[in-house]
Amino acid sequence: MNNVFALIDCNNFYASCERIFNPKLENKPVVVLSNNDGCVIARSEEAKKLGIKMGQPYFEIKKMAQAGLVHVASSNFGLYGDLSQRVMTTLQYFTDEIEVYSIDEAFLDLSQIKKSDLTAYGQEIRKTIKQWTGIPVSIGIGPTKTLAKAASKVGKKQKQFNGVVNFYNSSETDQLLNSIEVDDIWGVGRQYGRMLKGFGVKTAGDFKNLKPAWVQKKMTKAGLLTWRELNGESLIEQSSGLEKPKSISSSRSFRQPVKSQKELEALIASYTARTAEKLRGDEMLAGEITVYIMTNRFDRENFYANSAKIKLPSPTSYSPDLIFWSQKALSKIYLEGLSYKKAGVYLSGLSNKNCIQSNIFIDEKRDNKKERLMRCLDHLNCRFGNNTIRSAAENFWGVSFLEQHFKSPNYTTWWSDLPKVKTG
DNA sequence: TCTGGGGTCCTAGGACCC
DNA sequence: TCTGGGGTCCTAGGACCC
Repeated sequence: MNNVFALIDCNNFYASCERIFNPKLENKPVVVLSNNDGCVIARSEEAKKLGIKMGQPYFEIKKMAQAGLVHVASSNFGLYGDLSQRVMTTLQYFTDEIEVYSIDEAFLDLSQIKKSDLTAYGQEIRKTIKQWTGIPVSIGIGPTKTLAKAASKVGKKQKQFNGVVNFYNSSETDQLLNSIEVDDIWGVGRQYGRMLKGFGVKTAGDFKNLKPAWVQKKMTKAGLLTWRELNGESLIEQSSGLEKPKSISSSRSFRQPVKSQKELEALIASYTARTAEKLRGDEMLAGEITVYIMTNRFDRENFYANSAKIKLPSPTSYSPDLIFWSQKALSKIYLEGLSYKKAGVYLSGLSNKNCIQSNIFIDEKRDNKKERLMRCLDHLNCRFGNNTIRSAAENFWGVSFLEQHFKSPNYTTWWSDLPKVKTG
């Protein structure tokens, strides 16, 4: 049977989210900033036309913002996550065969739809999502995921398609592939893009016509996979969504540099607590913990970055134990007198909670007690908001390290803005 | 002055063994 | 002590994704 994939891709997702509850922003340039209002992570079409780049630091566009030429929003991931769920729920109205690929993208398996109806079906999906959620989307349809992705790129750029491009058996496909820049292909990033352009391979069409042996040699296995997919061979299947993560991390850049070990310890403890919470949410245990710290990476001369990995004596998801080891790791790499700009915690060697080999040295009673304690903590933090209960080692200044000057209200989860319940 | 966060996979090369 | 080849395992780093 023939595969039919559709990629649903929300247009400029974060910027579109900001618009939904602030209609004055319609047709105006909008950008969304990263944590600490550091740099641009989303732009509306109008903002792109102003020449604002992805990843551009805020200070470079500050003048424009202050002159009212562009609306600036701090990131509000609570809002975006909630609107994402609404989009995904809407998709379920059309099919159960959904793979949520990222916060703003989903692959649908439409092999059950009659080939001649695909484009109309796509239009119906697009219209419904806009009506029900307010989010504009582009839809690409094709016999492989890579082609569906490419089709959605065309849909974003060429307005005559009204947001839905169908590569399935389309006679125009090759011509449209020639309109896609080579580094806009899914699987071809900056490095390979530069390399390919150096060889005169400028568009997706050029790439598709390369010799596979050459692609394999220059771009190894992954590059060849992309080439085969672009040539119509479906190799990347729908994923079930039941896969467990292989690693979990938490990190932050600081607006103000951090010098003291005490402060770093507190920050590392809170990142560790966050990773541990995610870990328990996935019903997993960690076998290794890595802590890393770094100074300002744009100051090349004085740049210091280091990390320390510790193999845990036995796999665990117990926050206090993980925090204990995180502090040990930090003490191995901390250097006095430096101004740190970023720190993070990385859990790896993950295993399923229920299929861990029992270890004769583990006291089972004590372990059950730890598990109950963590369940209780997770429950309270879920019920009353994050950080209601936390380890004394964690950063008790809370979010004071975060600067967000332009944050929109949590329109859809307003209760998360209510005052927190005081606990002792 | 001010530059995001969270992931996956692949490969080259070193360590070690026979 | 030196020489040589082949195999496996591990890890750091680099590519990619959103």
